[in-house]
Formats: sequence, C-alpha cells, structure tokens
Amino acid sequence: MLEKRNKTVIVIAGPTAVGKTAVAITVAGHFNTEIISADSRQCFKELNIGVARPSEDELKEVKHYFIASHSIQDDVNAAGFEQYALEKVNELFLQNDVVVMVGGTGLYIKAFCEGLDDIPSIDPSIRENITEKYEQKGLTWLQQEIQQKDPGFYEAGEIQNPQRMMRALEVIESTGQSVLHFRKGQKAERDFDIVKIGLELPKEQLHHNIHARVDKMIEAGLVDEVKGLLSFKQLNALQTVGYSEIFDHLGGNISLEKAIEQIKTNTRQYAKRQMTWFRRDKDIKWVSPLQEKEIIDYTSNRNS
RNA sequence: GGUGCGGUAGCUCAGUCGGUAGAGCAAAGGACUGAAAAUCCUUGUGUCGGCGGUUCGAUCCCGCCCCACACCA
Repeated sequence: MLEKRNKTVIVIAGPTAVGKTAVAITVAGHFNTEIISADSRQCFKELNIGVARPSEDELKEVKHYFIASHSIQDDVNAAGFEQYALEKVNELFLQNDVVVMVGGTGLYIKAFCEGLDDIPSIDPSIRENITEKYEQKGLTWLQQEIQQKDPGFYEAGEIQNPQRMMRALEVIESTGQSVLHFRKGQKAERDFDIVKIGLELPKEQLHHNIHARVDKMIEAGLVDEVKGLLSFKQLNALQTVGYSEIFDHLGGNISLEKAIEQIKTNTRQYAKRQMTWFRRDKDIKWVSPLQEKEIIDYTSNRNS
C-alpha cells in the first residue's frame, strides 16, 4: 500500500540499570539492524567497568556505535553527538529500514531527535579564561560578570548555577550576543520516523539492580580501572559516578566501603534525574524491560 | 557494682540562660540547548529515651529508671 517505506529510528531510553542493553540487542536482532548508543560516558574507550559498558559478547552480537569510540581527552558533547548520530543513522539507513538508538543521556537523545539551536563555536581560550577566573574568584564574580554583560540572562537564567553562567558568559564574550538570543527552541525536522520507548521498573527493583551492579563493578576491578585514570581525574569525562567516589577513596578521604555506599546513592540519584527528564517527554511509550515482544509489536504496527 | 559522657528528623549532630527546635547528609519533587553519569532549584511536626517532680509552662531544672560508649573496680 505504501509506495515508500519510511525509515525509522527506535529510541530506547530509561534510567541506568533498568536493562536497556539487553532489550536493545533483542530489538535490533529482530529487525536485523545495528545500535547507536546515546550515552555520554560509554563512548569513552578508557571507561569500561564503571560506566557499565556492554560486554564483549553483547557488542559482538549486535554492532554498536558510540561505544568506546572516543577518548576522554576528546571534546565530546551534545552537539557533537547530534552530528555523529545523524551521520551514522544515514549511513545505516542505506542497509536497513530500522535503526535502534539506546541510552540514558536525555539531552543527547533530544539533540538527536529535535536538534540543538545553532550557536557559534567558542574560542577555547575564552572558555579557559572564564573557567580559571571562576575557580579563583568564585560564584559572586560570575554573577557580577553576568549581571553586567548579559543582564537578560541575569534576569531569566540560573544565577546559582556556575556551569550555565559560564556558558552564558563565554557566548556573550565571544559573539557579543546573549545565549538567549541563540536559543530559538525550534525543533529540527528529521526525514525519518522516530519511535520512543521508555523502560521502567518499580523503584524498589531498580534500586536492587543498581546495588547489585555496583557490587559487581567492584568485583570486576573498578578500583584498578580508576587507579589507571588518576592522572586524568580533572577531565569532564571523569566527573562521573563510580569514578569520583573511587578517586576520593584513593586520595585517602574515605574508606572503600564508604565509597561503594556513595556510588550506590549517587547512582540512585542519577537514575531519578533521568526519570524526571524522560517523564516529561510525552512521545515516550513506557513499558517494562520484560516486554520485548510488545516493543517489537508496537514499533512494527506504527511502521506498517 | 562505681564514675564520667551521651540518648533531639532515616543518619551525623547543633540548640533552647525554661515559652513545644535546626543544620549537613539522606529522602521526595522539579529544572535542564556545546560539562548532562554534569550542574542547579524547592520541600524539615520530630512522643527532643521512659516515668514522675518543680513551674502558669519542661526537650531544657530535679529524682528514679532504661539504653549506648569510655574509664575504674
């Protein structure tokens, strides 16, 4: 009936430790296709145990992209991901009608599905300069700078949030215009269909999964993995649950036991933040990770 | 058995010179456009260990008891 079959990306989202990897592999297997990960940490080749990267066997079963594809020293961000994923998806559409995207990084998924507004790239020296001054002079300095240089942001923006203020500052310093000016908030049109699936478990069970997984990470040698990364401690890529706490422990600030406890707590909090993000997306169809068949039926029906 | 120090929010503790109490963490909810596993915002009624006494009024003072820790025997 249809003269042309639409290409489709099945997006599988959900909190950490809900079981996304297994579901994605099953779904990709069913459609005989490949997977693009949407995870801001699993893309780093230096991070493995602590970011719960899919196992070698899993990666062999279905080909994954954006897994161990970058270095922690690379500048990876949402805009870069959007570009990377769009290129990949178009490449894969040459062979497949369906591509699976899985991940827990809400902003990356949003960037891929809806696009980000175009903001000119910033001279790294401007960014470094701002970061350095903020570290020296603190939040008050940042607030004053913003108040003076971008009063609009000072009125409307998050005035207690150093990261947002630093971004606002670097944009106005390098372009002469406020970040707010660039934020059109317009959704990009994509020439393929997107089906969004959210995986959800009762909180108690999710927490159980998280705790068990952290214990496994420790058994698998997380501490050694982190030891090997000590000299990169300050990189953004290592501001990550599972790494920060072990750095603290290696630095002699807390016991291993305490570090493990904190990893569990911080992972629970992270999962909660992910849920707040994803719940807001009304396009997501929520299912249990056990309902793989329903996911396949759902996407097949929408697709035919 | 004796002495000392404690028993206050889920946890660690502060405090009330007597007018029923507050921080950090946790928890809950939320935000989120080039750091997003990041960053930020909002939310604090709890027999102030128990029972008595003094008092207009006790979590705070007094007595007894229970519990924990330390030291002495």
